[in-house]
Amino acid sequence: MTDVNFKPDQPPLGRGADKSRTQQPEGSDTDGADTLSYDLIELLFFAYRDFTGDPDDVLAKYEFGRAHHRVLHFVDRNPGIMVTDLLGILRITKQSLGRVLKQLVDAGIIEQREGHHDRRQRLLYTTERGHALAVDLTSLQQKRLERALIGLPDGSDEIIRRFLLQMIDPEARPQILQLIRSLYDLKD
Amino acid sequence: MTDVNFKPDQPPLGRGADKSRTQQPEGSDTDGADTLSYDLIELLFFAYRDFTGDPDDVLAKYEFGRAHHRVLHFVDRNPGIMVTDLLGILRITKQSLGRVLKQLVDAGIIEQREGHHDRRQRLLYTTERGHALAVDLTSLQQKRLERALIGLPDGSDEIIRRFLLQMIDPEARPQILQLIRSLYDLKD
DNA sequence: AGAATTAAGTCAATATGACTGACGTAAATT
DNA sequence: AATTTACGTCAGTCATATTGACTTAATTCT
Repeated sequence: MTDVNFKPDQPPLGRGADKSRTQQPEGSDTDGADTLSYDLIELLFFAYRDFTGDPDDVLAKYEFGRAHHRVLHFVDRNPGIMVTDLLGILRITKQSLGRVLKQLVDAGIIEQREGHHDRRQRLLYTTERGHALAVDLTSLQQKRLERALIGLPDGSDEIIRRFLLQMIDPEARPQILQLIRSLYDLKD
Repeated sequence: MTDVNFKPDQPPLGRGADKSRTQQPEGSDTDGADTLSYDLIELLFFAYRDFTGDPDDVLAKYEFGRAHHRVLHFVDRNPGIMVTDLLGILRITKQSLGRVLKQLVDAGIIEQREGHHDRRQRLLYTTERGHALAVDLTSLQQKRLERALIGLPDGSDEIIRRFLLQMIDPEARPQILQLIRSLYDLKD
């Protein structure tokens, strides 16, 4: 255990930190709305890290990474999605998707079928195995979300949903609402 | 514009998707608590992506990436932090940090000073430039957070803060609460 | 005082996920 | 018939991360 990396029982941080210029980097106001969202930045960072950490462990067994997870997730949620649309969702390039997708197809996780009307299309579906894996990963994340909602007042999930939606670039929201489907009533 | 990548005004997704096995991947319950957190997964994905997107654009001008941002952020928030503690926060290896840190030091963004009591330590501080950059990036993210809180009922930020904290692995929470300082009252 | 531990840095090799830009092919649309 | 679209592919590059081993200096433990 020479190389330190994961230290759960670590002593408190910043013990020796001096206080020359600390705490209020953004101005001289006395702890107003700015400090408010300051810690949200960090909470979001840590929360998201742990949120993606759960699936990562499972994926490692398959020698897949986070990129595979994202593709698998959106294909499983949108069976028959076109490659082009998937690119639009993920905002990556064709080449990046290409490699990941090929690996998933080779591993029997995702299946490509020719479009019914348009034979250029390679519509994407999860196989049974792929679907099972997707469910696995999703339920890990769901469990974490459910745990996180425990003890919060009624209606908190609605607030959180609206918050997250409003975090998204306004131009992208319509697409995402459409993608998520079950959220139409959130449109304001 | 042959290669598609960033498509803000794109037509709706999943037009041609068929409905063979869709919507309810995780079981046969009639739209209960599972579907509830299902869309949270996706909202979190998109929200976090846009959240990190703002600083990315600024960092690109400096030829820095997200890794630099994370280091800069936590050094700025914890002046005089030790390398070891920073590794613990970021959960990356010494080697990964090393390169990024060196670039930041070379660019005059971060400064290393010898520990007062322990001369092995290289305590980390932002320079004036570095601090300015950190503030710049932070305020972008703050603005997004503030926009996201608009229109939500009173006390929503408290709910969101508690939600995010509970998303974090329980073992990691004490450290993070300590790190974030202004959140002690959130401890339940 | 000597041994063990800690803080930090470094070397080498490797993997993943992303990028740009150009090109090809088949099918559909105009 | 020409153009556009959907998809795939080649070649090269970059950023961020990894593992494992090793060194140096300083501190702490026995």
